[in-house]
Amino acid sequence: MLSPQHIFLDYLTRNKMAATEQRRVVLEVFLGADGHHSCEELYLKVSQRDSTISPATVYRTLKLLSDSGIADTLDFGDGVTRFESKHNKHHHDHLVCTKCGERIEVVENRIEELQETLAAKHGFNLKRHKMILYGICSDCRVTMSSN
Amino acid sequence: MLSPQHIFLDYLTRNKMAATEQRRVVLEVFLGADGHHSCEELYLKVSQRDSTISPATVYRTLKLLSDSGIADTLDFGDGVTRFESKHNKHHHDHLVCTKCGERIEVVENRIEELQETLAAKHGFNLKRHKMILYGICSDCRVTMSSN
DNA sequence: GTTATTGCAAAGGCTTTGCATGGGG
DNA sequence: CCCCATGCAAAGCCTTTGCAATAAC
Repeated sequence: MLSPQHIFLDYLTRNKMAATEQRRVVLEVFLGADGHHSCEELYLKVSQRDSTISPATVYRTLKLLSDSGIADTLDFGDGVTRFESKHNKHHHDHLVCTKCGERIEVVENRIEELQETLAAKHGFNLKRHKMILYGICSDCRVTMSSN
Repeated sequence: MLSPQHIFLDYLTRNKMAATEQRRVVLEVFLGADGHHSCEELYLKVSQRDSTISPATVYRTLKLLSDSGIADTLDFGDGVTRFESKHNKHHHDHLVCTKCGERIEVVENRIEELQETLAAKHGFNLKRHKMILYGICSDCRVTMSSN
């Protein structure tokens, strides 16, 4: 499998775009940051490495990462777009505690299979999906009942 | 099962809120509009019935509908929040064609069960979930291959 | 009458964009 | 050298909020 760096360079070349230092920094920061980060969070990390890079460039580059298939965008419904690497790890869905905000990555192969089947039943060729489960984690259930 | 109107009135009373004409109109328009509508779309429909009702009131009331459990909020990732009735119809997920935008409502009970099990396995008490499947519909596959 | 609600317009928060300058191919 | 990319700041977009006027209870 090709490295994200390679994929990104390829993408830039194919689209007659320049491999600038800024884009390299954003990519490296993005790959180094595990989890799901907002544009702003990533901008802050980028700033630490090169404070001259502007928020606009980070936004623009993250869009490129998404377009080139390196990043996935996530929406947890709090008004910010989050970005997550598709190359460091395999696909997973999310389990979110609506009380404390804890997020767990989950996978259930039987669900994935059923999704495929379900889409096919409607004539769809499934490309991807987003599944977020919202609930209350065990810690929060304890806290709530003790109040 | 109680009617949405009843539930809403109850909710208002319990929270010492007033049952105003504006809130009634927004609720009726919301219930009458099938599918998933944005605040703005609903505001336009509300305007037709009473042009003096402001967008702010529609936004505020839709939030109340969501809080009171009558409405579900949806995010298809296009920057607008959509609202959908939970009372006219039962739960369903969405299958979206990324080519033409067609949206189909789907349910797969085995997936629902597995979601429940999956959440429980992580100690979560599942409250709700969002699942969106993205793919290409059969019509679009035909169109694409003929180009 | 008292308190919540409304309409208006302004502010907010995140994201995008126009433009002149600077760097890549 | 030409063109794309950048930084900056301003604009956009959806949504929320402060406030004085108004309506509900």
